[in-house]
This record gives sequence, C-alpha cells and structure tokens, in this order.
Amino acid sequence: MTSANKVTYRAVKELVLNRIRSNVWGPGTTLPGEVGLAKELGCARTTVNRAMRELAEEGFLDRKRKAGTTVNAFPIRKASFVIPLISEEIMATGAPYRYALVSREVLPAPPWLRARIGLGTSDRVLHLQCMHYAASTPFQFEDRWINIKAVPAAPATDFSSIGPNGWLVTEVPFSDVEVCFLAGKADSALAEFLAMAAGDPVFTAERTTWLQQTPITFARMTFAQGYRMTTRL
Amino acid sequence: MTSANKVTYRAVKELVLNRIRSNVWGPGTTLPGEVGLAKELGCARTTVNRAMRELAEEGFLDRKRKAGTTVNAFPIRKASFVIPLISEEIMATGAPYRYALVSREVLPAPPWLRARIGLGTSDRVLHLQCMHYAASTPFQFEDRWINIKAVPAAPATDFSSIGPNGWLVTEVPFSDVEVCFLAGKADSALAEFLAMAAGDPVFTAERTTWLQQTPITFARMTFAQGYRMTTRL
DNA sequence: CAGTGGTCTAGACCACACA
DNA sequence: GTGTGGTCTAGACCACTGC
Repeated sequence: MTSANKVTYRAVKELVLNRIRSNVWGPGTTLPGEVGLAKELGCARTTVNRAMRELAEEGFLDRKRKAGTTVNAFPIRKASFVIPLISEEIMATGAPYRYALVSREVLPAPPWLRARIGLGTSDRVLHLQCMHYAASTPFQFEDRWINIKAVPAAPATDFSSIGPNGWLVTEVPFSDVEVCFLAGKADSALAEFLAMAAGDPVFTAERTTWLQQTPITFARMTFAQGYRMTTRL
Repeated sequence: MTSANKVTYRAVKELVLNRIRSNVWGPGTTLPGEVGLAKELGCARTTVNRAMRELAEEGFLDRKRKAGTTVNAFPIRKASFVIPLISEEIMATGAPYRYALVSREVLPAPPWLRARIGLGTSDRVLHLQCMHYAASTPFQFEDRWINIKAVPAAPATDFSSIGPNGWLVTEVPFSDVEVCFLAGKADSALAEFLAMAAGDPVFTAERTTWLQQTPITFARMTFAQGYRMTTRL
C-alpha cells in the first residue's frame, strides 16, 4: 500500500521549496544531485529534473552542469505580468468596454520615431490616436504608429470600430516585442482625454514590435489616474 | 546519415511557431494531437509534449484535455521582468552603487499600512527610509516597513551599511510576494531626495511579502526621473 | 465513453565545465 | 577525465472533459 504512491514533480517542488524556506538548504547551499534526490524520494530522475528545472526558471535555484544546483541567495524572481488586451482588462472589472478613434493620418515618420524603432528617412507611418473607456470612464489613451512599408494594408483599414491592437494581431505576424513602463506627465491634451489635471503623473507603457529586423508598430499607452499594474509571485 | 538527427523540443517549438506565424495554423486552429505530431516529426511524444507545454506557457497555445491544442488568437504573452537587486541594477550600468540610511524608527503600524498588508492594531513596525545612488546620482528612494512581530531581529539590526532588502532576504523566508507598479507624484521631501522638482511624476514600485499568512514587510520604492522598466519578450 | 493532454518511469547518450 | 545537468525515447497509466 504505502509503496504505490507516485511522487509527482509538484510534490518534489514543494519539498525542495520547504527545505529552502526552512533554511535546511540556505542560500548558497549546493544541493544533492538529481540522481541522489531521485533515490531519496523514490522517483525517477526525470521527475526530479522537471521539478528543479522549474524552480530554476522561477528563480529559486541556479543550475550549472558539473557545478550542480545551488540555492539562489536572492530570489530574484521573475515577475510575469500578463499583458492583457485592454478590452479584456476592462471587461474583467465588469464594466463595458468602449473604443473610439480620435484621429488618423498618414505622414513621414518623425525623427524621434525613426530613431526609436529603426525606420529610414523615407519611411511613412500611419498615426492613430484612440481612446479606450470602461463604461464612460476614460481608461487608456493609445498613441499608435504603424510602419506602412511593413503593413501596407493599414492605411486602407477603417479603425473607427476596431482598435489597432486587435487588428494588427490578426493581420501581422511579429517576432520580437519590447515593452517598457515609465511614469510620465500628462500634457494638457492628454489630461483632457483622461479627465485629469495637466501635469498629473500618468502610468505609461510603450510597446514596439518587430518582424525579424523590420519594425512593425510602436504604441504608447497612457493610463488614467490611479492605474496600477499588479502581480503576485 | 539522414536518419540519425535527433529532433529536439526546441526544434519542435520553432517549427510550430513558424507554422503559426506563417498562418499555416491561423488563430483558432486546432492542431494535430501530440501523437500525430510526434509521428509526423519522427520523435517521441514526450518531446512534442514539452514543446507544446512551453508554447502554451508562453501564451501561444491553449491546451485542454480532450478538446486538444488550439492556436491562441491573441498572443497575450506574459512579460517577465527580472526584478533585480537595486545594487546590481546600478552596477550593471557601470556606476558604483552607494547606499545611505536616511531615517529609522520603531512605531505602531499606521492604519493605512495595517489595512494594506494585514496587520493588527497592536502590531509595531520598524520604519526605514533609505537612498540608493548610482555614483553620486540619486537613483531610488526606499520607504520600508518591517513587521517586528514577524522579524524580531530587525530592530536590533544596524541598517546604516546594509540595505533592508539585502538583509531581509538572507534573514527571513517568505512565501508570497505582491508587486505593483504605478505612477506617483513627488512631494517636496521626495523631490529633494531624488533631485527633481516637487510634483514631478515618479515611477513607483510597491512590494509586499508574506510568510504564509503573516505579513513580513512592505516597501515603496520610488525611482528618480527618467527611470524605465524595460523587457524584451 | 473515448480521446486528448498530463505525468511518471527506466534507461540512455550527450554537452558542458571544472579539476 | 569525470560528474552534473540537459535531453530524448518508448511505453504506460491517469485525469479531465466533450460528446
């Protein structure tokens, strides 16, 4: 009876985590090899391997061939944020989502944008400004720039009812993304859109996407006052 | 010759990703089961499984038993940020890191803190204020609150040369962390510490840690002007 | 009920890194 | 060289869930 219980990789993770937390294996400790642990726990090495691999991914352990597995002194855990579609983020709160196109124009890429995402001097872009609302409350202002050379269909698309994000995602493949968060200051136009005072701080996210070396789009998204991006680790 | 090549799970990931990106498997597509794919690719099901599992983790696929694996319409990729030690983040820039303790006191937990992290009315906390510099440039102001009941050694510790973060990490285990980012506004005191103008926007990170249900510490970290948190996905 | 993913096993070979 | 993690295999049983 007692022998038939399978040892799951989750159980191994828990066990190792507990030993770390209870300081049985303090920071810096080199813990037994996979084979040893497998024998101790009565399971296959594969199982131990998966447990340890995940713990390493989560930042608790450092693994090196030959050197072995050591307990990370600083749980420099990776915080993983789900970057949801705005519409879903809003609807998750129970409020209805509303989208509005504010402006649209085709123009040569401005120098700051060229430098920022890597465009040539002759490249043209589609510039969109959009608002996203939770019910009637302003939620996010989106400043979107699309590389026309990379997305020729963009200028012919009507963005008055579908947001650029949703459209791009289904139309254009991409391979690399850079996201960056910062605290900005609302200028008077932005303040009006987001129903706040000019000069107020705004939480800002900037996202650039490429397909192989080609820049696809750059978006600056500013959130209404009080926005917090939260995660549990 | 041609037969001996091993099919790695990375290769499978690449292949699947390529089919997704090239729209062979468009959004919503249900792709073949693991057994079928394994046969097609000439590898073990385990290999396919690992590839698909990781792709699902990364947000490209949805997997359900019986229903099968489908291509996610929106690559709601998880952005994972390394939350580095401040000292390391600074030294990575090449600048020397300097730490300074600004103030320290023991006091009853203020109501907002009690509510925020779940303390009782009689709980006392150690309140620290610290500065982190890159060379002589202000980099981060740290407002740190430590639950004395959970960390009795804290009041007896000298934080004038070691930062609370580094000390806590080696002294106190924790099981849960909540991190949250927001844009705040510098009050006059903060502005002076960070060498900016009062009212300027400040990128702020708040971190709470618990050990099982017990709150350990709460930290509000405000960054000097221009700070950006960046990730590549 | 039946099909799909989820996981475990036992064994093997490989690649890397330290001595 | 030699030990440790990295990965692949072939086969098996389980668990969830849609029909």
